[in-house]
Amino acid sequence: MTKLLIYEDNPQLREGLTMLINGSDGFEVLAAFKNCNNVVEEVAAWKPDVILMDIDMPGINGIEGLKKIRAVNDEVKILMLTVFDDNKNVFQAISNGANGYVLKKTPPTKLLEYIAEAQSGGAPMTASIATQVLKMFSSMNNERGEDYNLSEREKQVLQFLVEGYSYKMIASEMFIAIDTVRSHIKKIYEKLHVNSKSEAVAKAFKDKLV
Amino acid sequence: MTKLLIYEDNPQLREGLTMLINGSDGFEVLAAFKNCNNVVEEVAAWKPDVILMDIDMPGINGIEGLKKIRAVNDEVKILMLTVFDDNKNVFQAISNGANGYVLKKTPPTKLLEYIAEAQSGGAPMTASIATQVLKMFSSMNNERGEDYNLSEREKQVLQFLVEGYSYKMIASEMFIAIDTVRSHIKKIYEKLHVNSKSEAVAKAFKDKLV
DNA sequence: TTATCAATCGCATAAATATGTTATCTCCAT
DNA sequence: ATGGAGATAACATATTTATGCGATTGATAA
Repeated sequence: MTKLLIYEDNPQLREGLTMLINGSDGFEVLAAFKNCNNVVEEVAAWKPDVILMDIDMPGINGIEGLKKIRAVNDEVKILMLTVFDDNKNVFQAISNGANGYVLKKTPPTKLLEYIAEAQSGGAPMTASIATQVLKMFSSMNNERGEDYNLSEREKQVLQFLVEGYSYKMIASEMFIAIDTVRSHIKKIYEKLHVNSKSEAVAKAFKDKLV
Repeated sequence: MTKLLIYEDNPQLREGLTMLINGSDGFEVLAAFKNCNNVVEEVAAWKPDVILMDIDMPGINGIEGLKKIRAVNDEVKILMLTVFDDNKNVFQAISNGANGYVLKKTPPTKLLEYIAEAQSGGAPMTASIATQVLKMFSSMNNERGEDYNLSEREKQVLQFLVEGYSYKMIASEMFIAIDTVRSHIKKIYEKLHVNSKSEAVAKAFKDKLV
């Protein structure tokens, strides 16, 4: 039996969800609340398996509620409910440990499926939400325009610089003379258009060379 | 009518998928191939709506195939098929523009659902894959674990270090003596547990202090 | 074949950095 | 008022870095 708590300010939807879920085998709504004012205590008291959390609530919104719960409980599965597949909220929800993110217009049978998936450790998402996530993912990862034509050896040296090694240590690690390390580093500086170790390190991070 | 191409090296699975899909209303398999050797030409010739692409193929694997297609075609929807929810492959697939990522053990009816979702612009994912994605996402975004108790002034100095300023330049920018800059930097090193400028810069990036 | 380039090394020197110690001054909390 | 913390500053010294001007080797491309 999957036990749920519901947080949803709209009375109609709250009642509707409760009835839908209670009317389905294997699911039970322990309680349904219209705000997150006492969310921590309520979760502690009822010990639900899954929480349905509306994002757009007055007062403490769903994201805040999510954070409050996650601050004290990493176990309970939290499914975010929302009207819009809003980019910012999706991102916020995900990075704060939501287990799934579904649109309110999701058909009832789908919703039950999603709840079951969430409970069993999955991360159910409406397809449109998943698209958002993938887009964010690939957009935050595309930079790589220049690789500055660093040679293999130069890349290795740069890697060591980033790890905080001194010339001496690099020479020892790479089995070459310290003067060779100097040569490599000078070349690296030329290619990266910098003139100090820390600038090179910063550039390596910024341009994701490492 | 949703038109598909299938890339799958296993003959059984290839035939099975073809029959399953061709036996379903609204879907049609245009062709099924056992490798990606001519993927670009094939896609151009058949103009499918959706491509089912196995990841684990000998020769040109699914990720490579995906890249080849995306290099010339951003329109066609590509669903990756795989046996494992392997972290690395998921990431690769996503950042190279896959539209969905489903496990081969997905039941037939689900698979057809996923294909339909992909075609209509969704991003279908098996729940376990979605979990992977969320984990990667939130791990790459952990806001501010420690701030190392850096004072305001120290944060400013660190910022300048990250920007590649020398002690002299920092002193000039902050209207303080170079020895004061030294003092600040020494304190910063203590707090960050490092002992060189470039290590401090690297740590600043890693821990998102800047 | 010649030319280029990556990788290797040496020497020299100036500049920058790292480290230690000490000492005001101000603000803030006990 | 007393102590602590942060910001400021000076002085000394050892180490590291940055840079210039070389050189040899081997692989590879024009």
